[in-house]
Amino acid sequence: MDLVHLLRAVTVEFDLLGAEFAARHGLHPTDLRALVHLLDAARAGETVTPGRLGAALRLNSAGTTGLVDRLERLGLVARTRDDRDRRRVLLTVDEKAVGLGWSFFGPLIGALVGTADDFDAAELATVRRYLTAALAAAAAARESAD
Amino acid sequence: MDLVHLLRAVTVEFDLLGAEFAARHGLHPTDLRALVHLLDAARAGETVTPGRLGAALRLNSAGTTGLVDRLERLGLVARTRDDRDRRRVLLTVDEKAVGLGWSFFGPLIGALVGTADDFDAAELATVRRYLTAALAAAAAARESAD
DNA sequence: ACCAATTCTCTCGCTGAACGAGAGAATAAC
DNA sequence: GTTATTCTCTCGTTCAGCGAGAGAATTGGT
Repeated sequence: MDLVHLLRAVTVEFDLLGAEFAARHGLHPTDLRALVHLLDAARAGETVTPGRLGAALRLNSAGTTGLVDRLERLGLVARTRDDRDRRRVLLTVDEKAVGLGWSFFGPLIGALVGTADDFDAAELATVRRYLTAALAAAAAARESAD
Repeated sequence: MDLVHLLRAVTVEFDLLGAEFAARHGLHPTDLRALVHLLDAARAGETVTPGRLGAALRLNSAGTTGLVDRLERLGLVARTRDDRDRRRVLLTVDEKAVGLGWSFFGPLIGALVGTADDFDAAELATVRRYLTAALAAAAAARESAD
């Protein structure tokens, strides 16, 4: 149960890290979350439209347009019409965005990989199992609270 | 290293949970973070001033005043002059705020305690050790990035 | 004692992210 | 071919947070 507070402390620390990174690169917390989402989708080979992005970030359509405008102005994403359904706009991430993502996660990954040396494979598996369960628990708490 | 993504997924889920909780109670993400900070401080027996709160949340003095105004209007905190240093204002949390905090963490704790049953004491200790290390790693990444 | 420097909090004016409502364009359904 | 649906974007508005600085209280130097 103090694991809850520990988890929360970790989320707070991650948030602060993200917020400072965002501020240093002239973007907002929302922009960074959008970037992460876009990179995740790109890695999974999925195409992202403004609509999907806005839904993932719980944004209004107007707010989504503004967000994409900002990202486009920064040269991080590009809008292209979908030829199969020409109502849609597809968002493609630029190389610049990938680099920016790595410069954010790089130091964090480096620091975390260093700590992982102190754990053997079985222990890491335990941690993974716990985090997976915690993820499901948080999602469940979100479901039941509506 | 995929633990990084897992951790990030957990933080995202926690954030979404917090954001939805906040929206449902008519407060902003910042307000919730402030509430959590105030409750933590109260539990630790520390006194909080607007200045400290603003620093913890990376807020401007003007923004902090606005934040405290909102919380006060909602009846969650009260301002009282410090008699020992009368430049200061002390923030005290109302019972209402404690209840609100519990109604936020309650379901989450419940869901997480349920998952903890699948782990023995040694495994939980491992998880705790890992999260503590991750917390330190994130803090270190934040340090080195400035 | 007094004047300056420091430490808090708050006010004022402003920028900009996000909202609600709705328009515009393309596709799907009948 | 007409209507309904599904996307995206525009317009006007609201409000959190910023920068600058004013207003009180305290501390320190002389």
